[in-house]
This record gives sequence, C-alpha cells and structure tokens, in this order.
Amino acid sequence: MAPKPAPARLLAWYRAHRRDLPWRSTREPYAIWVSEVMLQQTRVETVIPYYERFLERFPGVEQLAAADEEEVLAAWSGLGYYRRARQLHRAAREVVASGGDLPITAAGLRRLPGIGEYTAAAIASIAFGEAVPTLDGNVLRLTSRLTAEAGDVRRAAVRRGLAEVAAGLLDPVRPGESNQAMMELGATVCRPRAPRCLACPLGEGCRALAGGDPERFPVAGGGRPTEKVFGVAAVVETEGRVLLARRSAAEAFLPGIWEVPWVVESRSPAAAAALAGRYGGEWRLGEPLGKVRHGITWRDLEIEVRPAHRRSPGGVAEGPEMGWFARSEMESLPTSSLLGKILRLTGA
DNA sequence: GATACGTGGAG
DNA sequence: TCTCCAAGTAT
Repeated sequence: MAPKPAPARLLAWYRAHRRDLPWRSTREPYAIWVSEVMLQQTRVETVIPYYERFLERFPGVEQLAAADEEEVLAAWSGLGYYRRARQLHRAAREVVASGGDLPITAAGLRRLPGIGEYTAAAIASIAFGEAVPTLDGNVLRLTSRLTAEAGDVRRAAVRRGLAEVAAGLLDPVRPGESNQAMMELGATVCRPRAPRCLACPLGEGCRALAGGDPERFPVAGGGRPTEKVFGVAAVVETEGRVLLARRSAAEAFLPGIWEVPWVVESRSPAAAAALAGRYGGEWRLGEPLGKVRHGITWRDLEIEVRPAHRRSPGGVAEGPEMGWFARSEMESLPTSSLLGKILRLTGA
C-alpha cells in the first residue's frame, strides 16, 4: 500500500495534536479576522486573553465600527503594535460602509488596511475556504527545511518558491485546516531551535533532516552571518554644505548612491590612516566620537556588514563624482540609510 | 529590500 | 543581563 500523501499526513497529524485555541472553535469571518490581526508578530499565549475580551466588547464588525478609536485602543492596550488596532478599526468602518460583509477572497481582503499578504490568505482560507497558502514565519521555516532551501528567504523569488511548496501541502477541500496545520507544525514541532523532528509527520521527506542540520534553515543573510566591522566616516561641512561622493555605476553594490566619504575595514589602522591622510586629519581607531578638526567631523562607526559586501578602504571617496550639498537638498538625492544615520549622529 | 513598529517569553 | 524573536504590515 502506498504511503499517504503529504497533505493527508499533515491533516492527520493536526487533528491529533492541535492545540485548542479560542479562534479554532469558529469560522466566523470577523472572529478569524480579529484573531489573525492580533496574532501578527505576537505569541499565541499573549493573544488569547486579548482576543476573548475584544470579542466580548466588540462582538461583531458593526459594534467595532461604531466604537470610538479610543475604546478600541483601550482594548488593545498592552498588546503592542498599536497601528494594528487603528487599522482594524478603520477597516471595520470600511466594511460596514460597504454593506457589512467582509470580502470573501484573499485579493479583496488584501485591500483593507492592516491586511497584508499573510492575513488575507489566512482569512480567505479559514473563513471562506479559498485554496491559498499562508506563508507566515512558521510555514516559511517548515517549507525551507522540507526543501533545504539554500537561498536567502528575504528574497522575493525564494519566498515565491516556498509558497509553491506550501501550496503543494494544501488539501484543496480543506485549505484553512491545511494552513493551520502547517503553522501549528511550525510552531510546535518544526521550531526555530531544537526542532522535534522525530515527531514530525513530514520528516520522511524532509531534506533538512536528511542533511543532518535542520536548524541551518531558513537561510537569511546570504548564508553567512554578519560581522561587526570598525570604520570611519568623514563629514566635511563648509558653509552649511556637506561633501558627498557617488559610486560609479559599474560598482555592483549601491551604484549611483550618494554617501559621505567613509571607509569600512575590519580593525585596520592602515586603512583609517589612509583616509585620514587624504583629508588632512589625524585619526586613530578608538578615539572618541565626533572629533572636529578644520571643519571635518570624523565619526567612528561600528556597523554590521556581510562579508560579500565589504568594500576596499576609501571605496566611496574614490568614486568618480564628488559634490557639495545642503542638508535640505539631500532629501531628493538617492542616498543610503547609512548616510542618514551619520548625518543624524553629527547633528544639524 | 530594509526599517520601524511593542511586548513579553525563552535560552 | 542580553539577545533573539513571535500566526506581519506599511512605507
């Protein structure tokens, strides 16, 4: 007899091991919606009491829409990410204004404030039976391990591939239950650390388990950890204008981005001296921050970079273009987040 | 694609 | 104490 297909094994496991959670005893769209928004980046145990109190206070979308924002926020107080409460409230008013029923497809739900890709799929599959996979953190981890996905899961293409894997685990007749089964499996068995692979119904086909180190997945960050490096930035300011340099378009990393001249080099006094010498300053590793000499503010920086993105000393300063810009002008330039940090550190 | 957004639990 | 991060979304 052939072994049961994966979607069936998954469902069987879920029915035997699922936790009894308040929102699992209903398929009412509003209740599912509230639970899914509350569960965004928030632990199940934390959500439970909030969910029960919220539904008692606002039993349906009409009551929620009729409430003052202040009341809604009060009910949310302590849960965190308060934008969720405001957007849920706003969305409830939109729903009531357009008839009182939630959109029944993921695409329709997706247009409501506070409902992103995940939440739209969750509500559509659980409350309305649409066969769309939910790619939350749990499912991402589960599918990346099943396939031993080596690509960075922050990349859109990799995530699309994992969504395909999740779609393959869906029972088309019970997509909501399948999705919850994947999330439950990810939360209780395929955990971030110390996964319980012996208890996993999908262990037989899991490539990460076969590889011997499931915790290696999901891969984020190009496969290599970030490293702390020490560097220095030169904020050269004259008459209210700041000297910026731009990389050549030929450079692979951040071409065309304006930056203050800076170097990044792992604990290399030589590199620091080279830059300091170029601008006539004197600088040594470990000196206090914000030293000003002749209009030049030198900033020590400790930042995290990926080894693949390490540039040679003075990489930016050696770019083909240099220019002076008022701080107000910089808002319209393509700049890196690092520039913003540096300018904030050096004040107005 | 990187970041900000809140809080509390686990290792 | 400290880091990581948990059923993400919006910008």
